[in-house]
Amino acid sequence: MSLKYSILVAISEGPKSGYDVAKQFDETIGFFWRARHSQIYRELGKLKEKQLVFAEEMQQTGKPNRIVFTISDAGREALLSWSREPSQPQELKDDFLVQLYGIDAVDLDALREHLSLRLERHRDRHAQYLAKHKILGDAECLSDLGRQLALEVGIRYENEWADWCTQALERLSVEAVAKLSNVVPIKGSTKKTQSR
Amino acid sequence: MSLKYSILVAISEGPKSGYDVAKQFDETIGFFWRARHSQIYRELGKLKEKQLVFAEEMQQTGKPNRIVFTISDAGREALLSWSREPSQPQELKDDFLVQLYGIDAVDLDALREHLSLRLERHRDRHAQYLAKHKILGDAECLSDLGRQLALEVGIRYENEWADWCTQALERLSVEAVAKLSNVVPIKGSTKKTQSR
DNA sequence: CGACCCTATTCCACTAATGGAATATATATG
DNA sequence: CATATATATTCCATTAGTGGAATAGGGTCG
Repeated sequence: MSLKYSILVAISEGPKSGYDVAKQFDETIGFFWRARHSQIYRELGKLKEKQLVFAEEMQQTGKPNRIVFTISDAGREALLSWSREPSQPQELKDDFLVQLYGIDAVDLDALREHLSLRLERHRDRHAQYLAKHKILGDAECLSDLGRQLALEVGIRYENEWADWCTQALERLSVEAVAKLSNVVPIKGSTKKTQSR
Repeated sequence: MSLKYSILVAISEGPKSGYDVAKQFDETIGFFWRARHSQIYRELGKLKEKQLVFAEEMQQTGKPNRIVFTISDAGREALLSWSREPSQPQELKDDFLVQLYGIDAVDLDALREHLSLRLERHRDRHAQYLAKHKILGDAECLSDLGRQLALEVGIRYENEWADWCTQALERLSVEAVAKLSNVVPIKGSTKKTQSR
């Protein structure tokens, strides 16, 4: 599991508090590995126990003390060996596709509505990734190149989804589906109507 | 959570044992919602308790008795109302992207190797989806259209990933990276070497 | 005949992730 | 002045998912 290492990556850039890490997750790393702050704090505790990070408490008044974490040599080692083990690509896992698969048992109008919602959302996300990508500009150093490439996955991902949604909306439109149904009997199968 | 409904979708096609459902997950539904057999059996138990399915035990000798599940009216209702609630699109969540993001703290050669591995894998998957898609042919009924559309997400997904891997391999090649590093000082920032 | 896969289910220990309540103050916005 | 937002952390109940052991007879392949 990678939350651990995602957090280490964040801290490897420089000392950070749990709050800082959570913020960074919201802004950047979270594009590739979402986590809630409660998860992050818990994980930081474990990292500290395993001495992959050092913790230093900074006195503050008015707010809880700020605990700043710094990566240790062991932590850097852990990151390296993590990066040497092959990781599993993310599997497709989406209710929506299951609903499409079982389209006969499902509310078709609702499906269409959800398609529109998704289309919007994917367009938004696409714009977000694109904006972040633009900031990086021409990638003069390795670090920028890495981030650029990572963002490009996001851009492609959201773009394909948006494109697919558009297509799906057409092919599942009332008119398109009506045409379909009329042709069905060709196959000659005793088509079960789902009435009951 | 949707394992429950994915299983219901499977059973809505006709009575099935846990074993049958597991098989179907391996072959089709699992493309969109992976689950282990242990999960499926557990979930079936819950579905039975909630009376969304009926269970009927078939006597067998030599093997454990086969328990065949049939969807109930309540089960069909549950599917419908599930399909009316909007579902969350899958978030991008991938170690690999985190590694790219933190590329300075990571083993670059290993990264390249893993890229090649992924490329292969995505090409395999792509071929798999494509094969399934071909079988559906021209989608004469709604049900086929749904499945076709679902598979097309898989096709696009794997295709984009494969394409991206190819690009990334080029842009992270030893030569490409060498050129980068030479240009770095332009920005004039005191570039931290990661030596320690 | 041994190795292995197929059918078929149950059970369990474990890890990971969700999601939100609780606590406490400062500053900004309307 | 009320409300919201930002800072900063802790704790916890719950759900979801992993991964494999255990049981047991059947067929297939070399």
